[in-house]
Amino acid sequence: MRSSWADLAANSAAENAPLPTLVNNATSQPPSRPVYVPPHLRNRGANAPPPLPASASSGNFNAPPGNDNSGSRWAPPPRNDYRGRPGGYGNRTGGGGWDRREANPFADQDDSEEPVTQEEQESTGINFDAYEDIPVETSGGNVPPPVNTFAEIDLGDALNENIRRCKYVKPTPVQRHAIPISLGGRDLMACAQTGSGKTAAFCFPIISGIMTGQPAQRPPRGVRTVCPLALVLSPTRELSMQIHEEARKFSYQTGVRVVVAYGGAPINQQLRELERGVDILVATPGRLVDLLERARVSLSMIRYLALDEADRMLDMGFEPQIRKIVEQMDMPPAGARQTMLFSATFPKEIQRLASDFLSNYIFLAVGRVGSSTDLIDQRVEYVQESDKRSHLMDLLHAQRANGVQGKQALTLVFVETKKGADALEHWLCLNNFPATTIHGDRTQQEREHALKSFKSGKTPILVATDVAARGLDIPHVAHVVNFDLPNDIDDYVHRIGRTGRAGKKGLATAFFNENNTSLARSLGDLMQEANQEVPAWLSRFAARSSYGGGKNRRSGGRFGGRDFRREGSYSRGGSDYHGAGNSSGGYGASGGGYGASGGYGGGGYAGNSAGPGVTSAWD
DNA sequence: AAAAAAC
Repeated sequence: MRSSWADLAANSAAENAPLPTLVNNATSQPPSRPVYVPPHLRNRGANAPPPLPASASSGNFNAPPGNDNSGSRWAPPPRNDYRGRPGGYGNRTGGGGWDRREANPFADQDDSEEPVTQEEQESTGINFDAYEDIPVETSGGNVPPPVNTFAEIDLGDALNENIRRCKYVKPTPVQRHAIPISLGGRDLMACAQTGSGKTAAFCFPIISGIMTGQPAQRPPRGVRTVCPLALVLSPTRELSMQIHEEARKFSYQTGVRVVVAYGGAPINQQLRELERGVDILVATPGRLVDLLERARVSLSMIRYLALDEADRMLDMGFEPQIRKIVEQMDMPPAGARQTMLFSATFPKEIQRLASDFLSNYIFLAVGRVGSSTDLIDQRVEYVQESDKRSHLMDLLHAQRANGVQGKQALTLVFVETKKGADALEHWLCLNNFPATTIHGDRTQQEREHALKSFKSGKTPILVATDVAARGLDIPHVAHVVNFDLPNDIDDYVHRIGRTGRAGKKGLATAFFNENNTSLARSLGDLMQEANQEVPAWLSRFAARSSYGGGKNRRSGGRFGGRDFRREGSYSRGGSDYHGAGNSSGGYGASGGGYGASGGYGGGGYAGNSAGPGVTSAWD
């Protein structure tokens, strides 16, 4: 295992450089086939399928294609098979019946039928080998066993075809564990690693459940109110867009419609999309509240609720909005819906808040803690405020010199404030470093343009606030610079997690000075557990500072890699994340899976000497 | 104290 990580690391320079998209000349059309009838339409004409739990784990997926002429084929079917009814609720059953004009989300990629080789898989996506032997901890009653292959999961032909198109050969650990739990109808609180297929882990069960579940009822309200069956919330607009794009791939030609709604963009277009029908709504909280208050969306039919970056969604800034959406509108209560919370970092106090939204849930922590940070070379340099710019320039010059094929690798520079972001971008451009910036004072159009320009390599330097810290999957980010360190170690973890993704190596450089004293201890501890070299001067800062780095989390830290319910009687005391309890799915560990020594610097997973004991780059 | 998230 270690060797595959190391090999990847050795090749990282080339891998992490911007790469031209390889396009084969293979046709993007599947070979001619007879009429393909998606599973959810196969029972049409017969009696309505028997009521299933919202998350039934199996359906009639293997029934032979029938001669259903309802119009669903490989090629997009003719439009307007439901349009007679405003709102699109015609004869719809379980995800079918929407306007099925559907752009091919795979249009820009090779979609040949050639089997995906291991090599190809690893060059295009996740390094699955790197995720083979990682620790898993589950707790909660009656945890469904994990699966090892997608075939075992029986997600249905259409979904399987999309999995193939995505070049996923086998499920990642988070998928192996989370999907059976979700298909089993259970609520879930999951810690999942960056780039390990987290979005798929909650999308597959939702899509499958919608396809096999009972047909939706007529909407209870006016015709302009749409009633999604699933809601996915995320903390930033760009992350919602990203989730939407992924979910569209997974649901292609399944009859399940995914719509995204976020602020900063004209609402009318989003309303039109909603009116064409929506099964899965991906949204940011503010825009969703707007839509709810306008009665354009009702949550009364919600069967699945997923919160991405759930700890962020429940922190001080977001919690009231989330409570309003989940508890004070018309969403079915916990237990009557299925709720899935995904995050990377899951502090105990946030777990406590989150449990309000859950019913008899399973806690799942997947990923060798630290498995990404040991792919990320973390460096801390002492830099006075006044020296930061010239120091950054030194880094960028060095990087340019080391660039592959004359192309500068992508560098993501985090700063603390929006003004600071603009100022630094301006200064970089003045000094002939092509930079752009993304932050909340820019228009949505500017934000999207900046991200696109960065991803394409046109402006290989992106100056960002924490708007870009979480969840965004930007391939080929070689270097994350914490020009200003965050005040919270969790934010640091998320920021550096923008590099070193999918088994690729990354570099993270932090500028540290007296202003960051409160972070010294948690940063030093984090780096130590990730097998990084901790400068002696940083240890001296740490020694003379008290615990800091965010919300008392480090006084037992572990980023919530542990179910808070294991803290005896849910109370504080003792070493926070090391309460009693047995790991039902533990990893090479006796008793609790995680290092048994108290305190943050303790020891990580028992029985895994190679693995540092701290989550890193968890999303 | 800052950032994010509706118009």
